[in-house]
Amino acid sequence: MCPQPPLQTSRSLARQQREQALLKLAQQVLRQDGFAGLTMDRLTALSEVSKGTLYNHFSSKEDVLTALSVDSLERLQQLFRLALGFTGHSRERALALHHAYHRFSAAEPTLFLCLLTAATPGVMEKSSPQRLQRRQKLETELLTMCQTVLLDALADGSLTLPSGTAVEQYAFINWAMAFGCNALFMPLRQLGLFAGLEVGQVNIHSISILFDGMGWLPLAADWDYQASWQRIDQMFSQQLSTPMSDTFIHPMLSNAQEPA
Amino acid sequence: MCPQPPLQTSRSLARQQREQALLKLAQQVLRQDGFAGLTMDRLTALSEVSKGTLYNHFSSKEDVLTALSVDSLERLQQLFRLALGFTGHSRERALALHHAYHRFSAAEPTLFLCLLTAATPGVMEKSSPQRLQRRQKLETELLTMCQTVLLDALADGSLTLPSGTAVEQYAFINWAMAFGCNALFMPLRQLGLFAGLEVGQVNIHSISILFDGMGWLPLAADWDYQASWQRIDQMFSQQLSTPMSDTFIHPMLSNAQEPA
DNA sequence: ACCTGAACACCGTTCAAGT
DNA sequence: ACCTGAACACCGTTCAAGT
Repeated sequence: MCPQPPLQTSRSLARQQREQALLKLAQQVLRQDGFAGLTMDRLTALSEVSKGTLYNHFSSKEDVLTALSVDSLERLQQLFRLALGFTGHSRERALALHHAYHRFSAAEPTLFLCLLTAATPGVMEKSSPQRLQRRQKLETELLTMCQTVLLDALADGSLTLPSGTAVEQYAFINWAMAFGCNALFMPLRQLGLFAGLEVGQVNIHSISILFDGMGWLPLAADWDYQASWQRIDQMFSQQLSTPMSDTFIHPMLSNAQEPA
Repeated sequence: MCPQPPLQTSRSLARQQREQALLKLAQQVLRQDGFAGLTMDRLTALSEVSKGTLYNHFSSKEDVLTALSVDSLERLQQLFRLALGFTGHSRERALALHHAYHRFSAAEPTLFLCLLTAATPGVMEKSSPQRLQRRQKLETELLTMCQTVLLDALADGSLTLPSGTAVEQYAFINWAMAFGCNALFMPLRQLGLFAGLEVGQVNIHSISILFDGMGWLPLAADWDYQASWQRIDQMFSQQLSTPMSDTFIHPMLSNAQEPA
């Protein structure tokens, strides 16, 4: 009756679910015992698979970290999709993208640290090429999403490119700023620096400066972006309190399942 | 005749020199075999000390990486000193600071990657508290140097703080931007992204945007900062071609040695 | 007081045997 | 075709013995 529920697919689905379960466990270990506490022994002990199977999923310990960073990027992408759906002018939508980035780094500090760690040469050197490729693809897609908003802004005239500047460049600068602010804040805090500063505020402020510097209209002086930020925050809170996490965890379910 | 050349000092000097030699070797290994290729075995094999002595200097393998990051910060500090000596208005001096940061990341990619790696939780967790403290102190000093220029700008009126903003915040944003741009560029390049972009140009551009966004006078439209960048570059090239590297490598020599 | 390197322990990775 | 876990190998860390 079911139109041949393809065995291969359901098998690979199971495989994917197991991999997700393993990554969940890895996160748990990272949270409990820190990054130094993550060992393949501990991971197998907590899981229900043997070491061999673990290595069937991940080519090395570092590959686990890269896999977690891929997961992070996928979640970021989900948030970016929501951000792009925000109703407002182009600069507000760009603000929404930054909000998504910040929200993720605040809600998932461990995963965000995976993003930082996976950008490290020692980890990249020992990760599987396939996983690195997957990450590259995702990162490209995210940057493309950033460029979408920039192109919109160019189209509606709220932003003008100085001659000799590529859109790519603006996307990179935004990405770098977001990464720098969110990535540096945690370690510097840990070192005891910037005790007086609040992440969210610094973030909003730095984005305002960046966009104003790009000449992105309306400028901060002519618009209440603090209010926009709050509206964006509410939008996210609403959207995330409801279903969506389902579609996130098993993006393939829609193919696999059939209405009864 | 010599006013008691203190034995303790000369001993600790020798110790310091040996530590520098070990760090030089570690760099060599990192360059040749990558970060995954750095092992304590390999380091002792290349050096003339035993493992025990190596561990007498560094509490762990990760401590070696943190030590390299401390070294990096010390060199950055040297460059920052030069930058602050640049003759020009406050925004140009701030540009000089960014130039120093960029110059370092370009001239010493391996050391810069150490800076990135040492900010990683896995490394911090296994580094000695003393070394982490040393790093924190240096990082504070560097940020203070950034704040110096900001305060100058506030004093001469070329920069105005919006109410409710701390100078610290501006210093952090600058630091984050510089870190983000320089740190992300290398890994993203390695992943094959941004093949068309040139680091130096992106850097200058991002700094212009940042300073313009802060409203730091004169704005980019009213001043040729490309020319300033080149003048700064020349200044660095001149200063660095001459002595100074001596005083850098052995900052204590001036105390220890006596004219014959 | 400091150095040595053999010994130890932990942990990442593999692979022959099993289902 | 996939799973298992004992075995292996590498490498980080220690410490008893030496100077």
